[in-house]
Amino acid sequence: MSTIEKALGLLEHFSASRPEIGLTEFKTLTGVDKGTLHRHLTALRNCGYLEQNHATRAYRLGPAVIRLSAVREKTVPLVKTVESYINQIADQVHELTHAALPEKKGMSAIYAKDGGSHGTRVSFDEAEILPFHATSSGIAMLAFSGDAFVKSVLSKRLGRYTDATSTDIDEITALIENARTLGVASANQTYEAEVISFAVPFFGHSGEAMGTIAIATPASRMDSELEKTCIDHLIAASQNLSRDLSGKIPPHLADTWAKRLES
Amino acid sequence: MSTIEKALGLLEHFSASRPEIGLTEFKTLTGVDKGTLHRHLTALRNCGYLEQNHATRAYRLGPAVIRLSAVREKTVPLVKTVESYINQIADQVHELTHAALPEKKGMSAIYAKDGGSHGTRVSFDEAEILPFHATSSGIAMLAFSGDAFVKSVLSKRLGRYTDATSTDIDEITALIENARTLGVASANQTYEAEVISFAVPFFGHSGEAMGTIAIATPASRMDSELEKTCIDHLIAASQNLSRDLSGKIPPHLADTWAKRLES
DNA sequence: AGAAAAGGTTCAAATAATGAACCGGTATTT
DNA sequence: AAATACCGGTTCATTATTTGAACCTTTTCT
Repeated sequence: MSTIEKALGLLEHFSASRPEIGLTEFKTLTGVDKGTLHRHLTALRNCGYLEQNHATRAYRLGPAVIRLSAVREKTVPLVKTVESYINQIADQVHELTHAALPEKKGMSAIYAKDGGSHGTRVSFDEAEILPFHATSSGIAMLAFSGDAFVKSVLSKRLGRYTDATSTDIDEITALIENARTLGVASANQTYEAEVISFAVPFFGHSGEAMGTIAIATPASRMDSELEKTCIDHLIAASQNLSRDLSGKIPPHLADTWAKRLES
Repeated sequence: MSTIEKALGLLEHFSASRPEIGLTEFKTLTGVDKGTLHRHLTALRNCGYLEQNHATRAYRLGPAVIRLSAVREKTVPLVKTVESYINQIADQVHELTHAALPEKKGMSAIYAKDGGSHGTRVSFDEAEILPFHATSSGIAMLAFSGDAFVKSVLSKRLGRYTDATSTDIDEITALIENARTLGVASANQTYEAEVISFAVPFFGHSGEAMGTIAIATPASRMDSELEKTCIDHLIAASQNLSRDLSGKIPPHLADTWAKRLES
């Protein structure tokens, strides 16, 4: 693996719940030698991707990332495009709705709207990473990604978040197959207790899934009627979104979805 | 220079006006060998910092940057803090107002509001870089940064944007000295014709300038009264903003500003 | 004051980065 | 239609950077 990838991999460890990381903490997180870590962190800091808390010397994300995401959004206004569809769903279904993109370790929400309150711009609940194997977004993504990607995800350590989390590769593979067949992924309290969610992929130009949109509800509120409402809205939104992104929905999935919407 | 810094330096070349860059174009921009470039670009792509236009094979910024800036803003809500002050000024002065942070090649606006219309979130006019030596933001930043930084900026090629742009190091040094003495930087059509602007630094915990806030007006509208209004608003906003960021305004500057506001 | 832990530095050994030359596809010119 | 130019991408021996165990310094805790 190149030095560049190793260094950029360090940035993945930052999240809303872990906004600052010290040198030694990095060592325990990554297992990399302190000397190497220090050189990488210093390089990232020199470029503005990190900055240091003067008091604790811990590292946090730096100002350079602000500009990059602004340029990215000007180049490919994905967040803006996604926003309107998520808002529509949340307003009609009155449940937490979000869109997410794949990163190395899981799905990263780019926009979310609560069923009742205001939308939260860029970043889901906590700018947190949603693990692939334990969330509907993750399973939906894997179901419509290349085999190589699925394999690399499943070869990593699979954490257990609730009693219902599957950590067995065969079980997860079955979930993925199921989502591929149904055209929608579901997660029944596999990441957070008392939360049920549904997710579908959306597609970009490449024909592979670009990201997912999902609805999460309290388990107590879910019934077959709400389930159908959620899934219908997700499918319709993905069809529109994929069109806006000049994406190609795989033919067999397009068929599956069309049949679901008819019934 | 480390490989990491070389690779991340490539990302600096992207902007709203140059959103996609091909391999050969990168070669002419940077002078780096094609083989090396290709390896660096591929590494950045593998990490999600770049993605490729399938049709042209040109590179553009990737989805990974979206999450980073979300986490950064959750960690240090700088944009959010800056927003309210910029909005206040723009609403009261009715002129284009913005805040910017330093990057390697110039100031990068993080929020701007037109005197009349809506605010534009993250990114100024064009998510563009404002050169240090030719803008009021740049001069204000240099006037309150360390000597090493100023030296490194002035040792690079200094572009000429209008007839009024200073490209001579001594002239620019004089501008910087002047801004340091007055506590405010001004630029009279040195970057864009018919535009006059004023800028002041704001301060973070470190005691060095963290960024700048600035007002730009059409040259035709500027008179001594508007000038005083602009500068007073900028100084007051920077005092408040620096306080919110638990920043330290250098004592001599605090004095200079206090005197200006009295008169 | 002493111990422990954290951040940071050093330098020989190991490894990855480099770049000139090369390959293959596509668009343009003759 | 053949020749040419251009572009993205690849190869591999040479070269330079990265690596990590040990060491040093500063801060924090007892």
